Amino acid sequence: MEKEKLERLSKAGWKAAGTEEFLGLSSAEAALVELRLRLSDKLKQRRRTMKLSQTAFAKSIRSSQSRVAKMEASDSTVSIDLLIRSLFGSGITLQELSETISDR
Amino acid sequence: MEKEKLERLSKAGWKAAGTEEFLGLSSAEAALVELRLRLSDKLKQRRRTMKLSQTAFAKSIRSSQSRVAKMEASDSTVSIDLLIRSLFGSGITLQELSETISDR
DNA sequence: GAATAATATGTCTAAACTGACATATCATTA
DNA sequence: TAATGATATGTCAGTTTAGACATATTATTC
Repeated sequence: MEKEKLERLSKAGWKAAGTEEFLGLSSAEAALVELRLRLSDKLKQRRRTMKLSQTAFAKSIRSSQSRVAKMEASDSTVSIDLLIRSLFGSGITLQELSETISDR
Repeated sequence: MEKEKLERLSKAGWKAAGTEEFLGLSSAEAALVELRLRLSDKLKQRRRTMKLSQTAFAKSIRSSQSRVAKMEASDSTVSIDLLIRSLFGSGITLQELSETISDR
């Protein structure tokens, strides 16, 4: 995992409980974190494509600006559930979700 | 969405809050539910391939037999987070997760 | 460079989720 | 059909996550 990504993560409140790999992440944990990053990047990308502010986007998915900011930052208080619900709320399809997860 | 699937869902405690489509599911809600079904099916399939009882599998992912049963049943008290964490815990890759979501 | 908009961060209470346990139902087989 | 193992269901107390709000920081525009 790249340095930039790790900085982003520790900034977002991540400090793994696990035992393996870099920064103490087990491979399962690493996969989870990677997944989160991909989902949050996709969300930010979609919001920007829609040309909405976080506030406007939040309203459209019935959330709040602060939560959207945290989602986009992959904050550790944000669940994968919320990320996915938000993506679906923004109109993404299962197919696109699948591609979001595998792409790279 | 097929009848069988709907029965399975209402049995699992689902009764949508939404406004559109069958059983009152909005398309975003429907996508979420469909996602859950695919994840829980995959989980059950993996456990069976590993030839583990729910109890043994639960132990391996640090959960409980009852929760595993609920995961496999797509129970409404089970989060997507837990499903995905369990899949990663069972050794699935991001690629396989992606395929699980799009397949069908 | 002040004003304004956008985004980030910290914190709260309520709601949702979790593992665990008890117990019920169903399946297998002796 | 009794016994044993597997799975399902209900409940609960502890934990995590949610939206909301306040406020800080950063961008944009005048």
